[in-house]
Amino acid sequence: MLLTLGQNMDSATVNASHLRSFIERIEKLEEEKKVIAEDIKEVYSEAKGTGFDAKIIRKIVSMRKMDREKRREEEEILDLYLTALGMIE
Amino acid sequence: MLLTLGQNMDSATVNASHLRSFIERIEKLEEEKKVIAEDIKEVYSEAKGTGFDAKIIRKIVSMRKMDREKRREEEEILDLYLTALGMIE
Amino acid sequence: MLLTLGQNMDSATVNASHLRSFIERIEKLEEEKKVIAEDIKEVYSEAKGTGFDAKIIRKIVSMRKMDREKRREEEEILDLYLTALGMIE
Amino acid sequence: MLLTLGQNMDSATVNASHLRSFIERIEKLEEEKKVIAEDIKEVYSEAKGTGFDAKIIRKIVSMRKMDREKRREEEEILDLYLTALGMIE
DNA sequence: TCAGATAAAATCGCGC
DNA sequence: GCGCGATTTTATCTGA
Repeated sequence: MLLTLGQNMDSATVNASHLRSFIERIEKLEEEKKVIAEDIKEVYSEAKGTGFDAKIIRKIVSMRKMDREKRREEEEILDLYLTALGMIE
Repeated sequence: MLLTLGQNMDSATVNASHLRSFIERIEKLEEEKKVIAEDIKEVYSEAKGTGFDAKIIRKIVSMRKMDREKRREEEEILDLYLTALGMIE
Repeated sequence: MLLTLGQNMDSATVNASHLRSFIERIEKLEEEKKVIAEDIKEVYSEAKGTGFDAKIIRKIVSMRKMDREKRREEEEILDLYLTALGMIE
Repeated sequence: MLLTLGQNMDSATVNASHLRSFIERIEKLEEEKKVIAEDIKEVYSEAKGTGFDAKIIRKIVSMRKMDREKRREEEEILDLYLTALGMIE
């Protein structure tokens, strides 16, 4: 529910104000996100204009991302082992 | 292909450098985008903690967005009509 | 994996037959979908041939769709509110 | 433009009726297309429920499609050759 | 050829 | 935990 049941309705004005504030913050952030998404597109465009194939760059970026995630996972597993062995923490 | 056919391979080093630059810019922007996405989630979390229902806030945000888009569409179709009538351009 | 682990491989033939059936059904449906997409294009073509501007028709169709979606969203949020107030369900 | 310039405006009613008809036909077709898209999803769902992995079925369907396209292209090229050689048409 | 629209596919998050 | 819906991302298509 929008307001938790049982909440005093006398505070409706305060709540409306809070709600408005949350919504504005979200909309502002989404606007920023959109701008960045457009920036990313522009970089792909620029790369294309320099003779690179956007699709392949996309692939490279995605592979590098997977590598980072894989490395992070491996580190986490290593930490788990080390913790289990009482060697850290 | 990564490089457009017919491109001189002597410039491979230059190209590699350019490519690396594009990739780094993209990765930096994607990182920023991710941070903002997380910020948005946090706002929803905070709203929830204040007693608001994220689902409803989500719906309100989406409806407001639709309103904006609808208004934009109406302006666009008006332009189309005016152009068709030879009244602008 | 194609088959969930632990599944008995003795049923491979049955599975192959099932798989083939699923694939054929999907391909048939996709073919139908493609035909309809072509029909839609034809209608636009026909409209154009009768002197209408496809771009404007497209916009009208899209605006009408948006109207329907907006109405649906409004009903949904009303339900959300009513549910939140414990007035339905 | 919606109406070709120079078109007699006295026929506005007829035009409106034609336009409405085009729009209704398009909307009807789009509705059908949507239904079929949902049917396709259902088949994937059903396949999943039988123990198949939707992702892989998707891959198979897409590969078969590419095969068909490839075959069609090859036939077209063959036709081109045969035509060029005056052996058909 | 190019961006912008459209559709397809993958991913995420939530409720049951 | 798993389907299911929403969101995001990727790819295809079309019109300028």
